[in-house]
Amino acid sequence: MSDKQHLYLVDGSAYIFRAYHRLPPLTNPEGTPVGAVYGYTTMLWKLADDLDKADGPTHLAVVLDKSSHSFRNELYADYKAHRPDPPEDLVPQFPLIRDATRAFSLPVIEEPDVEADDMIASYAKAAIRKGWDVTIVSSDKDLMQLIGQCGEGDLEPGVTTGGCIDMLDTMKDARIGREDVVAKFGVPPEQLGDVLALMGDSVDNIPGIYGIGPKTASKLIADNGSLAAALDSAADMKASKLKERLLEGREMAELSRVLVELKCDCPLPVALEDMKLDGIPPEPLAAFLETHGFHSLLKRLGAGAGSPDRPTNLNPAKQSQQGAAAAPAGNAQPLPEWPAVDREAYECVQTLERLEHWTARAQAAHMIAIDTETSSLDPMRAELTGISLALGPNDACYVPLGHGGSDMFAERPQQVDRAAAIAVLKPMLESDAVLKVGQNIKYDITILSRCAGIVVAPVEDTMIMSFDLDAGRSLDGIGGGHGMDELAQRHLGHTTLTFKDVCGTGKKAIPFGEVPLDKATQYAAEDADVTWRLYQVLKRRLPEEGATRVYERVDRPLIPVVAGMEREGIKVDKAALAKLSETFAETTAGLETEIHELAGEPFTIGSPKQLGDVLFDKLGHKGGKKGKSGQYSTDQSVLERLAGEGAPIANKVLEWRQLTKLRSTYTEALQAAINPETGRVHTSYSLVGAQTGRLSSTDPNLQNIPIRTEIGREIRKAFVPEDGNVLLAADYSQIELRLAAHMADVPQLKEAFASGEDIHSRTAQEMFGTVDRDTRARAKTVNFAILYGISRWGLGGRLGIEADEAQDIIDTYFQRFPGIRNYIHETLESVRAKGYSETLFGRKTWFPRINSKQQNERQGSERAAINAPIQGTSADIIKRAMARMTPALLEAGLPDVRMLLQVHDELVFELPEGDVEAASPVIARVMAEAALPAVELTVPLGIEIGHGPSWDDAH
DNA sequence: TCGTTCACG
DNA sequence: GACGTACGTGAACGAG
Repeated sequence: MSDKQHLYLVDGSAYIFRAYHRLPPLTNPEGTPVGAVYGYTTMLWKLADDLDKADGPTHLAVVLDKSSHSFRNELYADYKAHRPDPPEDLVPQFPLIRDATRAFSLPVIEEPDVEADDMIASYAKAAIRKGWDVTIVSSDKDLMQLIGQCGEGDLEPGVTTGGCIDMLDTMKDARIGREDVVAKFGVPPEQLGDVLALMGDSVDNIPGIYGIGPKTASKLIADNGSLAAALDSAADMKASKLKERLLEGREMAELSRVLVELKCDCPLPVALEDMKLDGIPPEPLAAFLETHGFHSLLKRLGAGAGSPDRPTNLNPAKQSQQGAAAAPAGNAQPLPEWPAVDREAYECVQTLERLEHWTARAQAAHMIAIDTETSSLDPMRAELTGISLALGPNDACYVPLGHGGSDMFAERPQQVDRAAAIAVLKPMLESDAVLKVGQNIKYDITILSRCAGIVVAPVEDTMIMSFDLDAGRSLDGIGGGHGMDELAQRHLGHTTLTFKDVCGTGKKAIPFGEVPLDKATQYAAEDADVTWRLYQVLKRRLPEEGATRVYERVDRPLIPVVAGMEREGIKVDKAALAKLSETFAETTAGLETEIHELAGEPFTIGSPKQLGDVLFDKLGHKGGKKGKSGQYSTDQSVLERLAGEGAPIANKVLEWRQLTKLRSTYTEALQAAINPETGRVHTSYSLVGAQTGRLSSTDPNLQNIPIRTEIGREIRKAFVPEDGNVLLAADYSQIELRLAAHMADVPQLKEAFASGEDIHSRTAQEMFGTVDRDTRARAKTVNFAILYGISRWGLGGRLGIEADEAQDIIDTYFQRFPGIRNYIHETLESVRAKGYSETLFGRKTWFPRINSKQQNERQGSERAAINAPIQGTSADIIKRAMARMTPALLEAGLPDVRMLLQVHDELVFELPEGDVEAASPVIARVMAEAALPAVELTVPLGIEIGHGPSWDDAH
């Protein structure tokens, strides 16, 4: 069936409206807004690029609305009336859509007095009659009526089977088929018109019946089979609002039915055969991309074949009022005039003389970009394979140190003697007079320290610079990450070689040490070159955008500190973990049998899908709720409810879940994570992991070791000190609430913290006038709700009350603590205007969706924006404490105290038992004073300290 | 690869 | 009228 034709019909007009709302207000070099056009262009690109894919187009055309007038206006004067004028910066983009399509040399269909929907319907029908498949690129629900049609009974002569129609929503990258229509509307596409006629459409001003929405409409149609039958059924209904509405709305519904009907017999101005997609001539496209400043696309075009990845590197828009929030990450200044990256220009350093030449130049330049190549991503296990250096654009080299050695090379390529090379590099890499710049240089610090005994300092990190400038600054299709490939694309318009390009992927992947030197040099030196360039770009932005303080005073000093913590690692008691694992396994096996017996059949308990079916369909428990995936939810809260309703299986499943989780995520994984060389577990902290400025921990994650349940705490007991030592844990007590009290200026809460009162009790007193277990618990929930950005639904859910009651509680809270209301208000106003929130130390977090027209997106951003300054300030404070900790301990004569872990508001140390008494006050003081002198808090920071023979005992 | 669930602050 | 509903993470698992 290789000759199966597949026509794609793009609903261009509809697309551009959606693109407009979801993409930043970019302008082209002439100042014309082109954000929506850019989105449209990338979409066309992607479609055209799918040409060779199984489901891809063989034919493609774009259909546009030429005029808003059609036969429907004759039927109903108000049709599409009240439709607001398009935003003024969208208007000039309409003609550009046509230009963009022509630039791709694709046919454009636009006919006067015919709506795009009807034209699409007519073409789609014509194509399926020929046996072609059709994909409508749109998300218009009217067009969903066409889905699944196959031209049955109306085929052209000689055609045996009709084609099939489906839809593609490129915004969500989702194909929409018959089942999706049924899932969304409760009826198949053939009956969708009836549903639409009942519910109406406020955008097109199709009246429908007032008071009937999608749910009611689809139920009526599903129950009665047709619009006419549904309307007739009203007569037999008992008196109700619905009955009245149906009786009164009959005419409107019948009119609406005609309005939503698609006209399928429009004359076709372009023949189907002429829509053949046959390669896209590059010249007109290049000219178009050039005109509008779509440089990354232009670059991609130049790069030729290959599927383009995410679009980036648009010319940043001039900052308009709302543009400030939505502008993509980018440098405001024009790029320096650098030559394009030339991988052939790099040197492979194979003699000591050449290496000495490079280090001498580095000493003279006082700055160098470096990058290490290794055998593994885990810096605690990796071997050093080579190091690359860059001193300017295209002025870069690669020094291979560990290439060859396996049979893939006939002989080991010529390389500088490793020990000699290290001896030459060491003075430069350790010199105070030479700044070492890296992309995630923490990794290189660890490698060079472990493998070469080099203590790299001082350092700069382009990844962290990017984070401090642009955290959170991402939009659809415009990446917001801080990885080198993405940064190179965004800031330099350059596509780097990827690791996969040189080493392959999956089973065929080879270690970097087996990559031939010429290719290895291109890849490795490019990374250093790009890092050098990125540093120039980002360094200039730091002061311009007010990010210097947080970078210099909070994040940069932390790099060697965190590298040291990772290197320390923590000891775990392997035998204890193994024993726990076994116990868990036995208990789990028993539970599994019991659960299967209760269910009456064996099934995969770990599959939420199967579990949901067993609980709600097979066992017939009530109250099953399906989420958007069409699957029952079986999470903890649901199971707890079932258990309360007397379902014995629910508790068993809960226990099973807990034990399997603990076993697979902790007791098994932690044993495997023990480093054979050190006998300890070394996590990796990401300094750019959380948008708010928190660290995150991976491989393994040591920031989510159980503590809340008795059985989980058994795992914490397996974290132990070396003989003669203890573990000490110091944590900030209620730091986020303290910061909220300070930042929102709430006198009662500040007093309570100052006098060491229980904060939730104080809140209960203020809110409910009395303190008991219940009011304290509720006050605690409310306090957290505030920190997380409150909504009455969310709070209601947590407290098990109606949203109205929750709203009353929120009102009371605001009344008692008006500072909180002001804080929320002012924070949101500021984020809406500036596009970012700020911590007390000036850390910015961007919220590009804060002014979104999509309510849920906007509200989600609002909640995150309320939380970010608080969570972020807390992160800043503990980071400052960490950076000061080792010097403070050294000064206090405590060199044997080692900081091992950070868990957001807690620091874990390992120290000789005899040092506890001396170290505790030093640690507590450094933590308590960490905000000073930059910020003087009006609440004290309380520190709780404990120590013992395990992490659990330290609490 | 995605969605779900659940471990932490 | 419907949507999804507390903020920030990472890991494991099943299923497509």
